[in-house]
Amino acid sequence: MARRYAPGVTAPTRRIAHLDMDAFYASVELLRYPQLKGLPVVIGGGRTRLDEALREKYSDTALRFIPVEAFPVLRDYTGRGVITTATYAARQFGIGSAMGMMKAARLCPQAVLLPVDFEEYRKYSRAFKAVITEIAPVMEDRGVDEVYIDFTAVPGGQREGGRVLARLIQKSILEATGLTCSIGVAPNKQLAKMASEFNKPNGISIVHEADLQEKIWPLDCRKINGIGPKAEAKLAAQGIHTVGDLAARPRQALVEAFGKAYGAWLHDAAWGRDERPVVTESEPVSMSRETTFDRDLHAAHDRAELGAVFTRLCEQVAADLQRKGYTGRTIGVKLRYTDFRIVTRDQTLAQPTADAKTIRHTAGLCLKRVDLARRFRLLGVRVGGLQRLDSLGKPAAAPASPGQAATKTIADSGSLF
DNA sequence: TCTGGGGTCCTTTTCCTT
DNA sequence: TCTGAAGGAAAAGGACCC
Repeated sequence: MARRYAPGVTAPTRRIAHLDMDAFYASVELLRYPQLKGLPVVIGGGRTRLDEALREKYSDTALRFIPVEAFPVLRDYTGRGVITTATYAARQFGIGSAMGMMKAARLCPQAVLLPVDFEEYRKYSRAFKAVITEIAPVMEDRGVDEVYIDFTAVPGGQREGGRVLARLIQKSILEATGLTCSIGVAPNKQLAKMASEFNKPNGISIVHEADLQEKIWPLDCRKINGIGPKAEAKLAAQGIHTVGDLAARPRQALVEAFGKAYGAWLHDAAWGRDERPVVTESEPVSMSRETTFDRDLHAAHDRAELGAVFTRLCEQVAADLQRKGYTGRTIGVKLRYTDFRIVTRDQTLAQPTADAKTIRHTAGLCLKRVDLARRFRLLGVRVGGLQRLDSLGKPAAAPASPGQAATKTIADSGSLF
């Protein structure tokens, strides 16, 4: 809705901020283990565990006294898995996110290896988001370490294009958590997201509409949120490398090459046009659990093992649904074969469910429809078409303690189906 | 010795009904 | 009874993101 203002009163300019925590996981770990500062540290590796004895010997408050030599190192890691993130010191060795653990171990065998501790990151995530909403209530969650904030109507949100408010938020987050972040403020989400990358770490970037040509167009297309490796390659094949190249293309040409929706979106993105609002609340669409095996498995040869994994995944999804108060109608499975090809099968039920047995049964039917003659490396179970329990006119889920639902196990028939 | 897990959204295909 | 068009829902796949 366009609002009307009295003559001489200017409408507030739309100011949208994108806030990105700096090296979030690694920074949280360094708060716990300050003795690792400056060392190559790698976080990740599927089944990495900090030695139980270590955690027992040192109380939570004494973790900083664990000697550096006592930490597990990459050299001793076995198995599959990838790096989730690495500290700057580790990156110096050529290690980066999504790299295989074994490759990383060759590059820097002495790097300290820490398990991913989502519980801890979520704790800090809640803390920094609480700080933000105290100051600016219109905030959109974009995962554990990112948010969009609508500065438009916040006191001070217009001063210096948003810089004053951004500074206040940075300072408040640092005081509350000890963590730093980078903030970009722009007329919309797309530009704000790009702006937050300009000045990392602990930086603030202000972008105005008039800066498009100078600050945005020279950038690689890939910097646009929504252009991934596939789109980048296709653009490059047409001689489009920078955002400016993209902006120079007629809208119609992009629509013809990339389809109606994506082509038009590309054109808008290049011209800095993005009207998406900052959404403060949203409902989940699906919940899933998946796991990559230590070795590739075969439906017939590894029947017992697969059956147990399959049952566990169904129980986990059911427990997730129950704990969060959802049911779902569409049950699906996902397989990743040894060649990394992915297949999915799903089936929609007449009635939504959060029951492990029902999920297991329906997922089993889905599994019957895929090629099980070949070995595969990953199995997943998904429930979609979610509905909130309290929106169905049913009593809300009992205040479930996590794990309570998970303890209700399915009698394992020994069969995959 | 490659390549995790949990999501969203979009497009295309398929199937069913009218 | 056959055929085709049209539209919707479900299914499958793929790109992308954190």
